[in-house]
Amino acid sequence: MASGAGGPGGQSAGRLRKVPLSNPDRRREVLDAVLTLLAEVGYERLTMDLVAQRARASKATLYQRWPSKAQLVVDALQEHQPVLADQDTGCLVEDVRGLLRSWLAGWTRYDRGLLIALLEGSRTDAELAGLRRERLRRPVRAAAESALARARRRGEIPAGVDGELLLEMPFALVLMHVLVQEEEPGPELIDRIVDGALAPLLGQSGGGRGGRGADTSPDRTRTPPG
Amino acid sequence: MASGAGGPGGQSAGRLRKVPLSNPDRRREVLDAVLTLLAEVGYERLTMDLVAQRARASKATLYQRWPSKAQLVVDALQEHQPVLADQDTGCLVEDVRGLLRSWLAGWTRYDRGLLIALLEGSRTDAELAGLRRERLRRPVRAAAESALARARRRGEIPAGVDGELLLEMPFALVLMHVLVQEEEPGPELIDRIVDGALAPLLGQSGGGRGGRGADTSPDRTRTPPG
Amino acid sequence: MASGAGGPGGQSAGRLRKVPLSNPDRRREVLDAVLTLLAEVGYERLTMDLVAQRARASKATLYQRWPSKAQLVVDALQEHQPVLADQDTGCLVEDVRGLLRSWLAGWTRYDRGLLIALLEGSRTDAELAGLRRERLRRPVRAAAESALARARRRGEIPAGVDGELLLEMPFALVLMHVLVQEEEPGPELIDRIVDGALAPLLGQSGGGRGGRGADTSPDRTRTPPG
Amino acid sequence: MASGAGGPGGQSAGRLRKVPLSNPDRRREVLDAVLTLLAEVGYERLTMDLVAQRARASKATLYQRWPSKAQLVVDALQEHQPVLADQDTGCLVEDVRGLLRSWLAGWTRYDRGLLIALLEGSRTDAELAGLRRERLRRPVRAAAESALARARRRGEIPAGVDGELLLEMPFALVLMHVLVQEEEPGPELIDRIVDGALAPLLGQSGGGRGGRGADTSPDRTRTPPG
DNA sequence: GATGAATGAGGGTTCATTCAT
DNA sequence: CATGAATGAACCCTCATTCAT
Repeated sequence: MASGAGGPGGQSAGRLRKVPLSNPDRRREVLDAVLTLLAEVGYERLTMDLVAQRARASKATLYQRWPSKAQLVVDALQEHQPVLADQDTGCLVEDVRGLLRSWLAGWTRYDRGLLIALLEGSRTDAELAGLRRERLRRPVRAAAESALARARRRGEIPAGVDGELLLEMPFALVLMHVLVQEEEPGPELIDRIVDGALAPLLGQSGGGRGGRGADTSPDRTRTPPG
Repeated sequence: MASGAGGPGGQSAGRLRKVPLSNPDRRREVLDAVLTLLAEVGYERLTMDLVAQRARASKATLYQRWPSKAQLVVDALQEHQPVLADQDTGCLVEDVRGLLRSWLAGWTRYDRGLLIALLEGSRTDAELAGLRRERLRRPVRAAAESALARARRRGEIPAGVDGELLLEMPFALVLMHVLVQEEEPGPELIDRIVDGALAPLLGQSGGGRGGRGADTSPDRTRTPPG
Repeated sequence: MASGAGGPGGQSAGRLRKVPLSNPDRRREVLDAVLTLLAEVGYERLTMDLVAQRARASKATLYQRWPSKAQLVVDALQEHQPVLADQDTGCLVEDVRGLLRSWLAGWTRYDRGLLIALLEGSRTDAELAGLRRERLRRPVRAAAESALARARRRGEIPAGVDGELLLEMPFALVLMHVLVQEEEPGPELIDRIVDGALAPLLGQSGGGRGGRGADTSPDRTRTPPG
Repeated sequence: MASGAGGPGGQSAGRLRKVPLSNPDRRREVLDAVLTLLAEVGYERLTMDLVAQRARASKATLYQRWPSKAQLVVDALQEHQPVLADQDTGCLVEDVRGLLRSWLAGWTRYDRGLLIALLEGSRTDAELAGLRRERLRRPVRAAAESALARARRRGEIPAGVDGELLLEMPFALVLMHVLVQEEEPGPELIDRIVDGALAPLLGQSGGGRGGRGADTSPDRTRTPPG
């Protein structure tokens, strides 16, 4: 995924065939280099020289395809949209667990850095700002618009509970753990959130595993949707 | 509140007297300029020239007090730690409402920018990284270590609820609204979170803003597990 | 007149047929694009990309016909030589008026720019330098070598008058007005020069516009020398 | 006047004392470098690197004093304004001869290049365009507003002669010779113009020296104003 | 102790020119 | 033959940092 010697050709000694940027694979290669660098050094410290070097292209070549650094970054991030798989499991708790799992499944080791880069770049570039809202809201929106609707139809949302916040909560917790604690988000975190916070909110004691000091019910046999 | 462009201090005519940086007020003035700029343009785009200009000092003077830009920023952020007022109201819901309120009370119009600046600068500067963890965890830690302990003593945490997540949740939601939606966090958001998510989690239906211990509506349809 | 942005040639729908550069019309089209751009932006700021775009050709194609930017420009300018119509009207004043008129007749709205481009490019390219001398001297030379000769034969040049300067003068004045004052040279300027400066020099009071051999007013107060 | 080793310090080996740009001599040194380069390569090809090298300064230093290349050039040209010494000799012909002489006295070997640079740069920079009009019109204006006025009072301008063109003519001829013929303008050219074109226009046969084929009067004892 | 000034090392972007198809 | 694509070398401008006063 990263660049380095892992590019096409295999041999690190030099690229014999110049693959044009019109080639989709080559294009993806460049955008991958951008993403890697974005994650590593952020938006401001990402230089075109760096990209050119990683992608084994010349700066002028990059500028032939993208009009500016900002556009290049926007393009790279746009091709890296997370996908949420929304499945109806008949139960909101499991629906959300599935959403979170599919969200984090596409999560690579550099997504934390990308998140910060996106926040950082949004300040300078209006298009990135739009992308940020789009990208970071999408998971919640997607969840709210279908999973939440189904849950409401089933009468799963207790009175007095703010449905929107209910759905935002798991994503917010993941985000915070990732941004603040530098945690790699994994399935345990998801289960902690789903069982230890979401399920109880819905009035299900749901066999949470994480409740510190709270005893957990033994039957934690959550059958995952997959 | 910060320095800004206008002459701070009271005499509008402009201070010609060169106040040395050893003077604590002068020092604070400089650090305030740094904070304002951090919030406005972020870490990377904060230049020493900008700071010097805002603080009406020369760059060389700044370098006499601080060895580098990174250290200057670290110093500035260190003096801007949020304060959480933890009061025992006898009820976790209200304890948390108080915590959030006191947290946001110290929140200035530029804290959103500072948050991003902190995330951004953490990447380059190890000291900032430490600061970030410290600053962003502190609210939760403070809450967890005292309010949560009290709640546990009172038996307020239902079985199956992850106490730590319980306390993290409100902060995570605020953070997400602020970072992603560019929302100005206000008391309504706090009440929504406390009443619409925290209280129900504790088995209390949220009784509207400020309603301490409002009794729960009967149709809470708590479907038991299994 | 030149190519411009609109589809030249008549079919507005756009020419899809690739006309080779060996075709004289296509060649002229390219050179016209060069002239237009030269006039608009000058020599240094004329880029091959710009030419290619205006001429709807690719840069590589241009380089197949012309070895360098300099040569392309030289070629373009060489095809744009001004034509002077020298007619014997029997009187130097009117001969010169005719010369100037024919000179300015071929003057397009972009000749001022071309003039500067020529001066500018001469510095870099030796061939352009030669072209400049050629192009800018030609009007005067042409005038001097025929009209002046005729005038001498007729005895129109008064003693003490430098014949060469006499002929240069109108052109120099036009040039200066164009280059310095950014004036669009028109017939009024010509008449002013011819009647207000040239005719008196020849001992004829200028008889107004076009007045061929208008008789001189009696109070010409020609103070004789000494 | 040029740069190279002729700068301060004499020794080419290196500048031991860094003279600040606030020093007027150092400043003039830089501006002289700019003028020399402008004359040599023109406006577009003048690079800040080149200036820095010639002036033995760093680019950043230049940018501390001047906000842009355009401003630097404007500044350099503004300090190079020609001076016209207008003296009342009691006779327009000699007044003009004096004006031209004083004009060309300040003329250095690189003024021709500067002229072109000014024309060239005017296209890009609005301030330079203003400077151009100012600089190139000033000689004529100065002459017209005082020498011409005096001449009119004395009744030296024959009827039918356009006074403005009369005064423009010598300057236009010099300009043309300089720009087109790459001639170094000297006193002979001035005398040719004054005696062979200006004087006759005023109805004085004026002992011209240049009239080709026209015999010159022997008493060419023009007493110069000095 | 405060400052005006200087600067090496980039940073984004462009250009004339060359390949490969 | 025409062209899409690639690129080394600049070019204008900026920044963190260091001197000399």
